[in-house]
Amino acid sequence: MNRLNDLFYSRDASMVATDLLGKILIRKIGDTVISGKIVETEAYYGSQDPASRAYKGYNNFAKLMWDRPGKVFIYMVHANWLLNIITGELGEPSAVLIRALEPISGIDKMLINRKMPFKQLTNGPGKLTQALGITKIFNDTDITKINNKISIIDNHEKLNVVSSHRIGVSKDVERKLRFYVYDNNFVSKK
DNA sequence: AGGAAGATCTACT
DNA sequence: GTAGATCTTCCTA
Repeated sequence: MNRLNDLFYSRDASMVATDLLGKILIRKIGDTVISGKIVETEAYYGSQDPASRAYKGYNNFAKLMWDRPGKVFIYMVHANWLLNIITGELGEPSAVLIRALEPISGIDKMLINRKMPFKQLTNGPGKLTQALGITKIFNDTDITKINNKISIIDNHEKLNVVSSHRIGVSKDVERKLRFYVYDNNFVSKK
């Protein structure tokens, strides 16, 4: 149960997206530990990917996409914070969006944060950030570094992974870049 | 300084 | 299944 390192993230985004499924996202707030199993992810690229923030080239807003693998990239869409991890090599834009978690611990706290029923705590990208209290404060931090507030650890588990087209993007690419755990109740959409 | 976009969510029918 | 709310950031003027 070790924290995932740079090597894990320095690979192709769709590979990282696939391998992040089943891993555990941990958030510590004071004495409270909130955690969940990652059950849905999406990969985003650069100039070849019209749905990506990096599509139009380097700019101040999306610059983290070009940063080191393992960096946390957070931004707001429609009043929701979305959590991404930068992947690939330094200077080549790509990232993985964490889209859904299966709650493991800190469920009391998640219920307070979300004011929603159990099944709707973390079954979407904007929901899980709210449940875990993740906001822009983590933007540009490094998730591979020792940091008692947010981390992703390994969890050796065999999973049935399926793929589909990405959700909610206005222009998707031909390739299927969304990955999720088959038959998991916390996946945002079938 | 203002407008529009955006990888969403919720409530409603 | 769809409409309306949401809010931060960037871009243009």
